[in-house]
Amino acid sequence: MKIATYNVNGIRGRLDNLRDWLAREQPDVACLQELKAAQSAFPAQALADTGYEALWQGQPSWNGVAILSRVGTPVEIRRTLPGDATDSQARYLEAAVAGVVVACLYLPNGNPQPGPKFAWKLDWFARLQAHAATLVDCGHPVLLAGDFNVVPTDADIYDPRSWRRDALLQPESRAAWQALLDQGWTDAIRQLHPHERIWTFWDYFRQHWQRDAGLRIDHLLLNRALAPALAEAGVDRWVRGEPHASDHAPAWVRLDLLRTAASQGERP
DNA sequence: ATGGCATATCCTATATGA
Repeated sequence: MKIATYNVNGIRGRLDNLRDWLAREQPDVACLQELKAAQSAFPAQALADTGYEALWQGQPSWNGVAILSRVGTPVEIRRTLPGDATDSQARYLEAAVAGVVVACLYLPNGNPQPGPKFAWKLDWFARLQAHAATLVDCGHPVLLAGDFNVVPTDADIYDPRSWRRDALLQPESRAAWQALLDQGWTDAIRQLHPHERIWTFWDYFRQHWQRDAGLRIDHLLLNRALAPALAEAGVDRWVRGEPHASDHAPAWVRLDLLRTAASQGERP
């Protein structure tokens, strides 16, 4: 089973790009971020026509997350990240799909920093840690996938110099990321490609795509039950090179679900 | 310190992103 995460940066204006990618790569499950569309403006019918059922949490103008599936209806578990009843931003969606708990998340960017937006980012990250702690050893296979807005290390960016003061590289952001991993989550792409330079985002400025000057900020984390199933991981870079592309490319994992801890445990 | 570009909407101006 192939599960992907893709920050589409506006699902209505990106619908053709999205459908081209789905048709060519055929992910079984796709987590989308930055829909930038109200709940009622989500193109559910167009996606159904391409073979995908969808669950989505929209919001006018900004944010917005969705889980698409061509392997059965995603069963909603929650559509908010717990811990702050005043949080009305559409950044988290969790569902059960084909026996896997899939959490689709869009972590706040945090710029400019320091400032209230950076504080909000760290607060959101702390809430994610608290919730993830309940999932890492829950006994079910769980995948956290999305735009984490964190460059984990200097090996995850083409050149950190001009980004040193950016929220994505701050020690606090990286410490929060590392604390999450330390709960027992596996960073799928880094696990299988420990030394490669791999990017998932190239900004629209200064010909960064043409120069392959990118960042790795879209991640897929596997809990302890799911980690044994990890077979392959990568980035569909070609998507970023298409006309009218999002500034992100899809990142994905291929899972052998016969190798989850739960499956192993079921055997005599 | 700013801006480069792209998305959105109360759209020829502004907020947001990373």
